[in-house]
Amino acid sequence: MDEHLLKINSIIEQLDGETLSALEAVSKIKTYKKGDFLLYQGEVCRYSFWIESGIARKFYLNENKELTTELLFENDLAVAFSSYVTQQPSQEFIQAVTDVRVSSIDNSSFQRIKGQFSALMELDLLMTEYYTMWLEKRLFDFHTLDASTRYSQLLRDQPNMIQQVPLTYIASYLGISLETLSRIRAKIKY
Amino acid sequence: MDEHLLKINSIIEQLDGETLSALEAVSKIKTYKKGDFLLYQGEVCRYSFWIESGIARKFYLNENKELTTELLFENDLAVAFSSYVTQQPSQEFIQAVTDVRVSSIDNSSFQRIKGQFSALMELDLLMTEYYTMWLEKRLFDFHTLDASTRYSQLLRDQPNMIQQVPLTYIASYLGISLETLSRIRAKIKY
DNA sequence: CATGGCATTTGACTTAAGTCAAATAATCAG
DNA sequence: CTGATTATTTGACTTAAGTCAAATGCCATG
Repeated sequence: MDEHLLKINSIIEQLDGETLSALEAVSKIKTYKKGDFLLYQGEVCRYSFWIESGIARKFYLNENKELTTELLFENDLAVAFSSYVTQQPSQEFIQAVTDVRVSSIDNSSFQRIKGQFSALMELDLLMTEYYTMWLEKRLFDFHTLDASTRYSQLLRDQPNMIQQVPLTYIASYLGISLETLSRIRAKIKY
Repeated sequence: MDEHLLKINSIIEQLDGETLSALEAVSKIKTYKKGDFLLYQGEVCRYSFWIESGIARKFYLNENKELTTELLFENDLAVAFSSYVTQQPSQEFIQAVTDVRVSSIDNSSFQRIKGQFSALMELDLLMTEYYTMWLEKRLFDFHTLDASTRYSQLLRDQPNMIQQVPLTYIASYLGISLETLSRIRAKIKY
């Protein structure tokens, strides 16, 4: 899976000048303050947001509770996937966890240049594949690991995340209540 | 999401003769008997299996329990996604639930012709997108719905599935124990 | 048409995690 | 600094679903 990231990077590095300038032409830098929304539920996700700096999260509401589906850092791509692909209203919100700086690309523009520059089509596929494998792993983990193990793994794999993101978001990202997370942490702390 | 299927179909219908014959050249019909394995855990998923007839399932083992991740019917595509994409050993098995007839395409051949016929690249992307949206929905359902509601939805959306597939598989597909499923069914039956 | 082998159901009990409420701890604006 | 707001922890209790064991139903075949 990490090799997949290398593959993506190598394609990006090998993009020819023409493709790059086409990309730049449709990209726009935007900034958001902590707490701002990049996308609201019910809105169509017309942009993909490439995070230049800061942290963002995707979440949805279920019975007045927020469920964080993804936490995004520098060089991650923030999109409400289904909405972006179908151009139907999004179930998910995208919100800035810290101040955030993104490079955003409008969907229709990207569709257009994707047809002209085949490297972009390939890139789109590779990035979608990466997200899909990430989703598969997430589903797998929810089925096979208990709350405590999921937390330990996160601690091991993304130790930075726990420091930079409030526990409420971590808890809902792990699919557990804040209280349960707190208890897990109490046990694990030596 | 259903419109996405239409899009996929329309692309397939519009494939030009050259592309089609390239596809046919790399496709091979295979048949499996009920219970046979199309793919074993630990094996690399070198083929994608387009189901012509019959039912297949994907599952993995966790603590000696099978967890069914997907049930596949006519015109579905059976692949152990992560393994297929990375060409690394698969966590998942693919097994024939009934006698099955598939059209299989070898990964490396497909990669090759994908580079030559851009419609295939697009098709690959669209089908991956479809699977990704399906996965997102599955994850969403696991988080927001209890076992009973998940079953009712399945009953509503794929009533045929319940008739044609043993309850053990249905239960593990729903992420619940066989006993729980049985109790849910006892309640729902009027 | 009996019988052994699956598939499904039922019962009794356990458990991981949730909920609601309250207590601390940390942070931040004035 | 200091009070207020927000974040985290702790406690007591509930609950959905799991587990283990046993009973029943359902065929398929010899």
